[in-house]
Amino acid sequence: MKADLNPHISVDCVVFGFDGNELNVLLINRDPADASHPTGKLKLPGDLIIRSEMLAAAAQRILTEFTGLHDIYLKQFGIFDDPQRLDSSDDLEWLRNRSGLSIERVVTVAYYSLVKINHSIQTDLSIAYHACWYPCASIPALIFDHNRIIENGMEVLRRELLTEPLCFELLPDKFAINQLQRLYEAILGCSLDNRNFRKKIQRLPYIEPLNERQKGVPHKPARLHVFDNEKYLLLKKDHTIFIL
Amino acid sequence: MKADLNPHISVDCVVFGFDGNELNVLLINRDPADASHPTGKLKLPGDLIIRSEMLAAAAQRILTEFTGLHDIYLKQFGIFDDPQRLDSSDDLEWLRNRSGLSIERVVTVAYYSLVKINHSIQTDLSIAYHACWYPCASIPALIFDHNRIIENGMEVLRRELLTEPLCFELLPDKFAINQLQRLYEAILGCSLDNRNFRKKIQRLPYIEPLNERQKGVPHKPARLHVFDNEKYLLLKKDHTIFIL
DNA sequence: CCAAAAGTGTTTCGTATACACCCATGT
DNA sequence: ACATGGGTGTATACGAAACACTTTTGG
Repeated sequence: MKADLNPHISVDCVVFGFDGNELNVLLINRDPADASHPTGKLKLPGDLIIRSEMLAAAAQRILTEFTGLHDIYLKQFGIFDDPQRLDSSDDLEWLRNRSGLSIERVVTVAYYSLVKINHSIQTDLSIAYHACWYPCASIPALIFDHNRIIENGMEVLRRELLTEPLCFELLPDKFAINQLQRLYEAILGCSLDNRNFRKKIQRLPYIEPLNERQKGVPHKPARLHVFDNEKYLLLKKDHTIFIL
Repeated sequence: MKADLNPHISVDCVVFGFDGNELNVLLINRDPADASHPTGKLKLPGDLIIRSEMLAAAAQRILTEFTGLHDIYLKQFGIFDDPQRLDSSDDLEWLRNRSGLSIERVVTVAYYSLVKINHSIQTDLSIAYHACWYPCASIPALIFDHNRIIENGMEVLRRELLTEPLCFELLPDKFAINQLQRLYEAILGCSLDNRNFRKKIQRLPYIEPLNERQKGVPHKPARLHVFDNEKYLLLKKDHTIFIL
């Protein structure tokens, strides 16, 4: 129960992470482990904003609380404003109790964020609320309209992935081209031709090959590459569409 | 001063219209003509939302009040949430007086909308507030952060125009290909090759040529076309990118 | 030597671009 | 007849797509 919350506006974060195989979303328990409600109710990380806080700052705050990370990629992608969105079930009661405020209508601003899954660390809150990664393909039922928020976030991510270099936020700094391809395939839900994919990627001037290879793999180690954001920004005037 | 406003959230509309030559935005006076403030202060059409109103409904309401039109194309494109966005000048005082509410922080949700400029009609409010079209290239200084909102809206429009058939919202139902081209040129700020443009458009299965021509022009009348939204939606799975 | 994934070239086809003149109409 | 914008075709270049085998490493 924080000081000075604004009880009319909240922020919810759809945190995406890629485990090398499929896309995942970070979910937390509605109630901390030791609370009197040991129900399995799940939700997105999110909160009411503080009275004079910027929305993006609120989203960063929440993300840091649950992943330990700073400077996460964040994008506002929607507003969920149905006056009835909180009405069903006992979740509204829960919110009133938790915040200690008289909640009437809460408009929530949704952000998606992209994190390198193995950079995230455990925090007090991530432990207390059992923060866990769930594959996008099998998200359980969540409170309020959080399932719809995730659906919507995935659509936007799929669209924006085609025109912006978002994928590098999800991969390790040094990545193999085939990892990148698997990421695209996971998000777009289709399979791509490996030879054509490599050609396209290697043509991009802002992807730099390193003289360095994977270590400790039980087969031929792949060459590693880095994304050079400086070079990317220089070319950006040309509406560089990225991959199809 | 309306009943039951929510003093924390407002909606502002960037209404675009195309006059056949350049892109325009609808602006209104801050104060009605007969008010005690006959200053020339200008703003976007916008308002605080009603307590249990959907944001899109608020935007429609505002647009109908100022253009007489229903069923306008509307798209939410941003949120302006700086806690200081209202602080400068006397505009905050004005807002407090006008609404009769104790305003602290207002987060505004921005919509852009696209209208056929000559369909819009005069209404009580459009007259009282001197609603007028201003060319995007020469927008005067507006109150609050409304200039930034317009800038931002134009960027989003430019981007989305390339992947969605928005242009037909700005043109008459029956249009000539060259009108369409002038619209693209106006919004993208570049000139396009007429022959290639025609080919591209005529290849699109959802643009139907009519056996009908312009009337009353002092030169060869152009063939008219219509946009078939049904057909467009059927093809949409294919991520149909539109024009470059 | 075997398993597993990395890496490599060529052909074909469609679409993008560049470019200049004649046509139909109203006055 | 003339002024105004409407309408047309071709050649070239580039990028997208389809497609199968060899290489390198660790175990």
